[in-house]
Amino acid sequence: MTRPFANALELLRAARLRPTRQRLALARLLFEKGDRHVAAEELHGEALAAQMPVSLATVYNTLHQFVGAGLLREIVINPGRSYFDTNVSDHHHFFYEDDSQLRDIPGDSIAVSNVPSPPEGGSIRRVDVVVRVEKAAHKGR
Amino acid sequence: MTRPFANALELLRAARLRPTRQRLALARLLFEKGDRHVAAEELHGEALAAQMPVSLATVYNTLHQFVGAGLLREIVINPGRSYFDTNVSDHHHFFYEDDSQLRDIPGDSIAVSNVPSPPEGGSIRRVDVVVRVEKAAHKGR
DNA sequence: TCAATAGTTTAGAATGGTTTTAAATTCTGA
DNA sequence: TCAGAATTTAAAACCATTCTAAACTATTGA
Ligand SMILES: [Mn+2]
Ligand SMILES: [Mn+2]
Ligand SMILES: [Zn+2]
Ligand SMILES: [Zn+2]
Repeated sequence: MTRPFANALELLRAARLRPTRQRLALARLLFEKGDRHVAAEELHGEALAAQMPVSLATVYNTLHQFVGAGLLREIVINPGRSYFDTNVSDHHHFFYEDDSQLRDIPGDSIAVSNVPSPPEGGSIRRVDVVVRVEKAAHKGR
Repeated sequence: MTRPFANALELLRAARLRPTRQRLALARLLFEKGDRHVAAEELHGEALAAQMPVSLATVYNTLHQFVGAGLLREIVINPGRSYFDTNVSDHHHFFYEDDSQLRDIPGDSIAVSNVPSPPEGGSIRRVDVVVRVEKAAHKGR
């Protein structure tokens, strides 16, 4: 009934990553405030602001290690910047083009049907749906 | 009954772009061999190979102009590289992770249902479905 | 036909998120 | 406590893409 990884230390143990000061700090920032879609430089900024100095290289290393461990999911929508999603359950996204924000679409509200099976010898690893949203229909001219 | 833009010149006229040597060459490479998903540097390579020298800057300019004119669609799947799709009809994609190739999924075979309407004042511009395919299920251990 | 003008192309430099490097530091188990 | 392995880091490298500004070209109306 409790959240899967109540504390950062337990989470790192499960991922078989040494609980260093830096990884603990990043894990807390990532997982202690609900679902997030965060870019590397954004997280780096948060760490510095929280008086937890971490190099940008370590932020990238850690994010990729977390993805490898299944703790994060990497999402690419625009060229030149990746988002890291703390929600690794099956779900899809709204993408707000005006401010480049991602928002979850609950997994059970949306459904993709009749996906053809991929040609010969391929297997489906994942289906990603991105609903691109623009701020508002333009009124008048 | 003929294809929408039988020749490159007509296509550029419809897009209100001057029919320069470079744009004609790129339009031919893009549209005279069926549906394609091509990256900028790839197209640049093809132009050089076909003895139609064009600078890389012009390739980028032209691709973006074609997107603006609705002749191409830009697709972002992996960080660091955009694909340009000559199929601008409503359709979705297989993405083969092993060789980073895109393949069309015919538009009517797949369906996305129950897309919630976006919160307050947003309108849906497009829904993109990407089915990520890995080469094969691993046999044995 | 021929400027004048607006649009286009280009080489090269700049950009910027990400990755790499290699040296210093820290963690772990014995 | 110590050696070996893993980690962190500043700085440089990477690389697709964008920008710059100067040269070139297409268009048009005299
Ligand atoms: Mn990555
Ligand atoms: Mn673009
Ligand atoms: Zn999400
Ligand atoms: Zn396509």
